[in-house]
Amino acid sequence: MEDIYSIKQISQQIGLSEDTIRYYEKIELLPKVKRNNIGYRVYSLEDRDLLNNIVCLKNTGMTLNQIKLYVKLNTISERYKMLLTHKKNIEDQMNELQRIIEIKLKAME
Amino acid sequence: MEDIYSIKQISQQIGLSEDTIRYYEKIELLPKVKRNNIGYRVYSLEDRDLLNNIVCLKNTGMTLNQIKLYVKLNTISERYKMLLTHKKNIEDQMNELQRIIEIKLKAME
DNA sequence: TTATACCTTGGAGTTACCTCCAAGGCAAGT
DNA sequence: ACTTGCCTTGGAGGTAACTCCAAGGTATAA
Repeated sequence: MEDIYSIKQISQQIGLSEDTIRYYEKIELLPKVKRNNIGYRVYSLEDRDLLNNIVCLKNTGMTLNQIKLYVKLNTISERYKMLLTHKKNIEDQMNELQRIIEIKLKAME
Repeated sequence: MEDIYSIKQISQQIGLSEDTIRYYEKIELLPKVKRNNIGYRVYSLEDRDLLNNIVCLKNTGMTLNQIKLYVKLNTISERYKMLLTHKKNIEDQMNELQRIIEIKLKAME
């Protein structure tokens, strides 16, 4: 339970491949990660939290470009607002899905 | 309100480009559409409903390959089951999103 | 008959998001 | 000194889902 993880460890904890994590840093989705004395990446708890947020946003359909905007936001309240908007969009799509489900249900008697 | 639409009309009604609709037929996501005497595609109400379902599934994050499986299902009850599973997956992701939202809310006091 | 407004196909090109790999550096164990 | 197991970079390759032509056919209106 240390506050420092290697790329392998963070990869296992988050469920993204090491390549993907490095790729996210390359495209500046993730801010530059600290390095140890021999140039290896070292991840903090904060990095892990951010990565977890990124995964959640990705899983709920946000594109990496949109997530970049999220990451660039400075305040918690701005991020909060963006999350709410995102959630609202999904809910709208979910309502449409629910409508289709109900139509099928009726068609089955 | 006729039961027959040109590709241009269906494109406008559904909100997909004509190219995309033809592409969906090419990759066999959509079954072969009827043609008129000079080879133009003509879409029925049934085609329109299916396309609407496809759009909804796409908007809720289903891949075209998954949607192909959905389209290939023969019975309404099989489709219904697949929709419920899909909905459940999204809800799980939504719960995770909600968790993050609540953390932000707490962090703002 | 010519202009326009549709439509057709095949195939090339594009964007997003990885995924894989080669070549190589560092360090701890045997 | 050598093997093992980490890690690094740069760049090529891959898949999904479009998107955009070019070349050409048909029908209606002027």
